[in-house]
Amino acid sequence: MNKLNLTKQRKVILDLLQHSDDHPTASEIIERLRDQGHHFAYGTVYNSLKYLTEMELIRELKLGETASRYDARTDDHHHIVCKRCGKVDEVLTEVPAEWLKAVEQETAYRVDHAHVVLEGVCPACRIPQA
Amino acid sequence: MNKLNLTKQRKVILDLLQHSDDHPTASEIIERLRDQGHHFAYGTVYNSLKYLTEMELIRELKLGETASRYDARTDDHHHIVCKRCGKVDEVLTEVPAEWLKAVEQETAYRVDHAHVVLEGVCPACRIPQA
DNA sequence: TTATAATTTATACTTAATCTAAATACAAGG
DNA sequence: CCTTGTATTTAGATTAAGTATAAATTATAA
Repeated sequence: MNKLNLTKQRKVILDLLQHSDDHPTASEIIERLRDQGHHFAYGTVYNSLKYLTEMELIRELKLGETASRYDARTDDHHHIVCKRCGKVDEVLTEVPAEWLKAVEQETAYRVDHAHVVLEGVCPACRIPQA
Repeated sequence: MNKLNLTKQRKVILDLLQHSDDHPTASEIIERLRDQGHHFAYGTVYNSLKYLTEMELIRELKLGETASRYDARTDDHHHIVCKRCGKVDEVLTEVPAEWLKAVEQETAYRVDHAHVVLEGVCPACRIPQA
């Protein structure tokens, strides 16, 4: 049971994510760090994100874009992406257990986890323009 | 309504995918084409895959790995990835409509599509070793 | 203190995919 | 059949995200 090793850099990055209300990519994180006066090496940011993910302090989101996004919410939840503006929101409604059961029956796999990315149109983008 | 333009290269690639029982990546496709004696340019393969995807003759799968995979099944379905061996299988059981309704209520988005990647252990990997 | 291990830094490298410019193929009209 | 315009292929350069490496720095422990 190796204990948590939060270096200065890792703390700053974790803090940044915890105070973000969106889901930034690594390069957005680097940008924001620069804005705060931090000039961590490129590799350090990736290394820190990987470490924080392994320690389950943050989650890495692979939403089908070219770059991963990061989220300080670690409870199990899903995401919905607006196909118009690209906004990403959280989805807390959990996938029905019966559906997972049905998949186990169909595939003969043991199902451990469902990773769901929903696609739709966000409230703002649905407002009809004049 | 622009009509379908299946060049020799696109036909070969579509045919290859339709006769694959897995979900190859672009580089696996290039490899298999080489094995068949075809030496299409790198860019042609990507271009063809994009074209076939747009024409909805194939589907591009983004399963969270670094490279996209391609699937000649175009009916709506999901995928399950074995966390031990990496095998990818189809999931035809559809996500319950009530769940999508619940997500619409929660998020106020209009939900158009659910993209699900399940994670589990395939039957072969579950067999206990001697 | 001294040794040892982990981390950061800067930079080089890898991989997937896109872009570009020239060459080629293709279709339509004369 | 020939010309013209458009689309496609090709080869190679380029981009973007992320990983690897080696040296320097920092932290940990005997």
